[in-house]
Amino acid sequence: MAQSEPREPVSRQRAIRVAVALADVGGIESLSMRKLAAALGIEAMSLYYHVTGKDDILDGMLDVVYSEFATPRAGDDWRTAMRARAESTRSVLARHPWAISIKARTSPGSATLGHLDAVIGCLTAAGFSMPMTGHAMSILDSYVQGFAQQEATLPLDPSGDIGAATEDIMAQQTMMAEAFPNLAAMAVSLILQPGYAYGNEFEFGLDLVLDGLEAAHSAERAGG
Amino acid sequence: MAQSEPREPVSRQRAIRVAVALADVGGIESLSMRKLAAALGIEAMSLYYHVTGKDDILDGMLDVVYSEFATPRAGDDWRTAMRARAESTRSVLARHPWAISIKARTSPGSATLGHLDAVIGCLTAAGFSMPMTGHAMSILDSYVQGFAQQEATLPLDPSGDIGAATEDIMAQQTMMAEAFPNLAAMAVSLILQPGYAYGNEFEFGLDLVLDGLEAAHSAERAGG
DNA sequence: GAACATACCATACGGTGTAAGGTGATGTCT
DNA sequence: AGACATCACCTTACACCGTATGGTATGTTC
Repeated sequence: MAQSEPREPVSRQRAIRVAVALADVGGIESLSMRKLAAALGIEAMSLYYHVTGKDDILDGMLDVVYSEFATPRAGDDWRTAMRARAESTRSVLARHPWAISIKARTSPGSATLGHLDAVIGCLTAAGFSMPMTGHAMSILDSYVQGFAQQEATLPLDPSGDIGAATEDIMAQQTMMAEAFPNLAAMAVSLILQPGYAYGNEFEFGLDLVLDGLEAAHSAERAGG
Repeated sequence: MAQSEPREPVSRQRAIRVAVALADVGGIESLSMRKLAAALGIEAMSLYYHVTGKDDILDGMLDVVYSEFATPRAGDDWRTAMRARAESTRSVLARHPWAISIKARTSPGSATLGHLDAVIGCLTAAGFSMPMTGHAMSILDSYVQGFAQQEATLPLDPSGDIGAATEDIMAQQTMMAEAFPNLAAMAVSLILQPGYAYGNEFEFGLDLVLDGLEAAHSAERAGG
């Protein structure tokens, strides 16, 4: 308190890191240029010295997320590497749920490009043809990303249980059973059973996809 | 033109239909209460007589989207029905791209519930156990939804070609080839090849998922 | 004719992203 | 040392957003 710390200047990277932290806590809709600036100790318009606008920040935030994904290293077994990538993607997106909803951005950063580059390298090194590499990445990314979005949509409490939503469903159960008998049956005999958690569905689908890719890979090597 | 048409009163359903039309044309970010009201010939605040707020409109819009998905009918072969559902989902989401980004809503409408009910009914009628039905729906929805989001993210022109983005990539190709050699290789030998369209990847993944489900289904019937 | 519901409107508030144009401190060059 | 640029920040202002509050014409019903 004796002398005011000459706080280091804001940088694009630091602004983006703080933006990520804010979004983690309050959700993406609570991230505004004014609030971000305040968190950095400056005024809103001063942010524009470091970034071109809010889109620039969102792009940077997404690149931060990509940098946290497990990236395959040269020589990794493809199936092990793809599984690790899928599971880390899921846990990273659980940590940064806002990333799912801003995923529809179109200017990738270098972490994003580096990650994709490593994935392609891993698959082609394992003998995947280029078209098969494209197939594999498309289905893996679609599945993992879609699952994460599905999971984020469900009215789950943090423990992964169906939690509070149970009551709502139960309250309307009579009506549900009439209008939507199959949905009611699934609720009663599966979803509301103790121990059921939607998150557990992830492994089934991931194994199915990896098994399918392994079969396609073997067929390709045998045939070509 | 002689007498002013005594235009019929606005209703929640009509407001939602017009909102869908506006979002189809201008994207979801261009849909505001004021613009929607103007399109309906009323003032912004009058909308609140028919809907509880913007969230209510978004929920209704999503239910409209669900109502356009191909819904299985009783007796349909499960694989045929799931394929039709997947392909119609993809084409509907192509028609309403904004639906992907607002998919993270949590209060389903009756079209949504009815659709899900029919899907569960189709699978259980085909002999899927309830847990296997859950697995099947999770992986199918995750894949289809994830693919649609992936597709919407790519910088494609309407024809599905890589189009204008090609130039951007080409311009930086020398730099790319150094920093991201695998990505550059994939661009040159796959993505930029004439005839390549990302949309074609959809079938590969869908077949893989359906094959995997068929195998799991057979195993379950044999084992249980 | 009085009461009431319906379907709309005007005004206003606090928020948003950002365009335009300062301001003072810290260099760097002559 | 003085001139000048550049950097990192600021103030003000604008058009837009969702919506809380409180109207107002026009039926319809008793």
